[in-house]
Amino acid sequence: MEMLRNYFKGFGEISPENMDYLVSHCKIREVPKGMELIKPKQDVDSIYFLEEGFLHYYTYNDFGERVTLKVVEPNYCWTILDSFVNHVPTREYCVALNPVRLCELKREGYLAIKSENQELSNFIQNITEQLLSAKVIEANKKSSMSIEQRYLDLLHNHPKMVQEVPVQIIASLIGTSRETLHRIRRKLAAA
Amino acid sequence: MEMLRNYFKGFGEISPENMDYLVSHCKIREVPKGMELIKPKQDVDSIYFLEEGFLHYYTYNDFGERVTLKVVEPNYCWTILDSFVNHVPTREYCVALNPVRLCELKREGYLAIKSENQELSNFIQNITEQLLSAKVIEANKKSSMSIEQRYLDLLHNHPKMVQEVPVQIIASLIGTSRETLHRIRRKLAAA
DNA sequence: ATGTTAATGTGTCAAATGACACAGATTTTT
DNA sequence: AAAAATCTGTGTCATTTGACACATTAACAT
Repeated sequence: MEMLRNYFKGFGEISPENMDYLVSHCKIREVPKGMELIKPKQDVDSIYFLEEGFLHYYTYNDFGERVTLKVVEPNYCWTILDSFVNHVPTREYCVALNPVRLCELKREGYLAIKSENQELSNFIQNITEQLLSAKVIEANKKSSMSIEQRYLDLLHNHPKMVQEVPVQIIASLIGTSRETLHRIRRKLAAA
Repeated sequence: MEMLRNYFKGFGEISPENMDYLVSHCKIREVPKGMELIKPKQDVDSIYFLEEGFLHYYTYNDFGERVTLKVVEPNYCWTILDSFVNHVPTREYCVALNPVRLCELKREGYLAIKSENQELSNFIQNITEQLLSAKVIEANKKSSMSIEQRYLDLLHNHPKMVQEVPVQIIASLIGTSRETLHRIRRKLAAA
């Protein structure tokens, strides 16, 4: 759980006791390749922190095409927040692309942490604020970049993801077809 | 400020005293058409709640094209969170598309509210969580919809915005050129 | 190991899109 | 009221993209 502790430390100061309390509610879990961690109609009642492997988070659009919403990578905290917070069933999928090791924080644990004491409550608030800010930045970035730029960005900031995740999933993630991504790669290789 | 009170009520129960405390930190402000509420290099130190008019939030991409990141509409709470939370200068613009009336909450007010008492602190945490959830849903929705679907969605859920905001801005908002948006409108009109 | 399924590379072609160009309408400024 | 600037509608054309088809390779299951 060292990775998780470091992740938390990135959000600010916190006492050793509170850090221990935080981590004590998280449980390591292994997810074999191909397993559906989440599927439609399910009520998501955990937050996940990835330590190893990649998760494919996707849905189907009105045309029946599979759309990748996110590829979750190590050192990233993720859940289907709408389902988690509002107790509603999800309509999306999350599948392990390879053997995954993650830390799971159940809703009860999350609520316990929030109400344990002031420092922890503030800490959680701080994390939520930072995640919101990061999400907005990510969305804005996506809006203002071309497909090719998004690919170069992935290549630069998430090289391991580009290596290990199937091309079609990367293509969908950046908003194009696998053929177009292939043309981009061919062009870049030529240069 | 009735509109703001109702907006807050949508996020859950809160005592009348705390509601008054919340609202007491917000100040009505008028922004004339064309005025830059925010420009690059500025440190954003307020959260805005729109009561009337539309704000154009945009940036320029690497190709020098103006990209609309959001059109802020009445009954919506907005700021450049990264700048607000992390005290960093922004590189984006926000301009009033017509005469705007908004409520402004300064950073000091926001911090005072968060630390005033437990109910208010929880209330703010709740709002942040909901906004994060909504932002993720919005981004996912955008990912899985075609340009035409995004336009129909705007037309259905924000008809006033489509009427009052220049076509080129709407086009940029849904991720296309004004010509393509025009083709879509022509096609829809024919049907 | 071997058949089966899934993923990838690549070509062709039709459709969609963006880049320009320009006229008419609307809004703003002087 | 006139002039200037901005926005809108529309056509042409080159480019990009997606849809399809199919051969090749890799991964998986029996």
